[in-house]
Amino acid sequence: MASAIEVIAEVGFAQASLARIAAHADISKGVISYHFAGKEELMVEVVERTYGAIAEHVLTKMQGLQSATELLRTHVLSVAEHMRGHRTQLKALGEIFTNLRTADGKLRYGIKASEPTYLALEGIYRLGQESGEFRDFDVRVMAVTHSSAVDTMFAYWMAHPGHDLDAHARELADLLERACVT
Amino acid sequence: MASAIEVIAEVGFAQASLARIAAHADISKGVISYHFAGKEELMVEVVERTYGAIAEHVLTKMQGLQSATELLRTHVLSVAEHMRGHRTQLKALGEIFTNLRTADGKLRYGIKASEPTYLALEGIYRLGQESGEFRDFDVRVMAVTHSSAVDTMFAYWMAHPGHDLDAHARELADLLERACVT
DNA sequence: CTAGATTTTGGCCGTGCGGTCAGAAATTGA
DNA sequence: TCAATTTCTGACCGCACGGCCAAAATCTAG
Repeated sequence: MASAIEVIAEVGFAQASLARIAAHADISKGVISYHFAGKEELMVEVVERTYGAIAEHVLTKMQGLQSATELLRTHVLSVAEHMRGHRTQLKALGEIFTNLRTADGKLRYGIKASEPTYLALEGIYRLGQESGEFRDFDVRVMAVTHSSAVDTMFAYWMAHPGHDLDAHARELADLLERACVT
Repeated sequence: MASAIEVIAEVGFAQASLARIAAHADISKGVISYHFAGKEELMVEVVERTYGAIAEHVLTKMQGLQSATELLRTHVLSVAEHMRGHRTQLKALGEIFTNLRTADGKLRYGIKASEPTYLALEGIYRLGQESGEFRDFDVRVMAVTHSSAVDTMFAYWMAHPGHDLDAHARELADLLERACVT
């Protein structure tokens, strides 16, 4: 499966054929079909494993925090921290999230698959509004914006390796916080 | 070419074969090869025409404005306005921007192709800092965040047709402004 | 009206895709 | 040691891809 991640990250989802993945792993294509019901299942496995790792990392970092401001800042910074150590996996995750389609042509993930992330982020922003830390605003718009800003921070850093990911994360945390405060 | 836009918007870039595009236009595949040097050139034509239309619309709306705050708000609102009237074209544009690759497998566009947009947005934010309207912050991070927030506003609206695009745009303009003010 | 130019058709090509599976190789447990 | 089981190989399959091109159809200018 590590080969699937590396090939997808390197050549993109569309060019990540079973032949290329198998060649990269130095195995036969038939091994993939033997272990997975199909290419889609392989991809789903990659997503679940990779996504689970991010979620675990971020949740661990946010454990025990009570302030909405701290939670929001920790979310951005801890995702960036995880990104730095897992660039190949996250690249592959993004490719699959954006492109994987089911047999009937529909997107398997796509933006609707971000709903759990949106709900979690809304929870943080709503907590801030309830505690008085934050002003009144549309938490859905803020959650959608927050999520996309984090994704693009990664994409930008991937395209510009010299870019300071942590500085970007701090700056992003600042602007998200300032957008909310009373 | 309208057929290319509609097919790409409907089934996604990867499934938008020349056969499907031709069938949608009720023409033969050979016509495409006759008029365009290849599939890539057809896609580039779609991008240039569609992107040019957005740029023209937004620039027209921003003409004569002097306040950085007005410029930033007008950018967000006028892009949303254009989106409402060109959802199919913008869907196709996004698909091509994200997925089109050259013969040697490299992304034709990708995030580096957003550099002109980033530079333009940086100009607005820098103007605000120079005039005293805005505080001191990393204009590149703000530009990258602004651009991705606008793109995701569209993607979210495409996935949730009941979502109020204009309300989202106003809310986004608010949070971008608040993130910047002194 | 017609020759020449332009546009279109649709079958064909080589290539690559995901998936299959008979048989080989490796592993396991008694 | 060996039968049974598991894992792997790699050739093969039908399908779809982008692109090509000879021939047909349409258009244009004189």
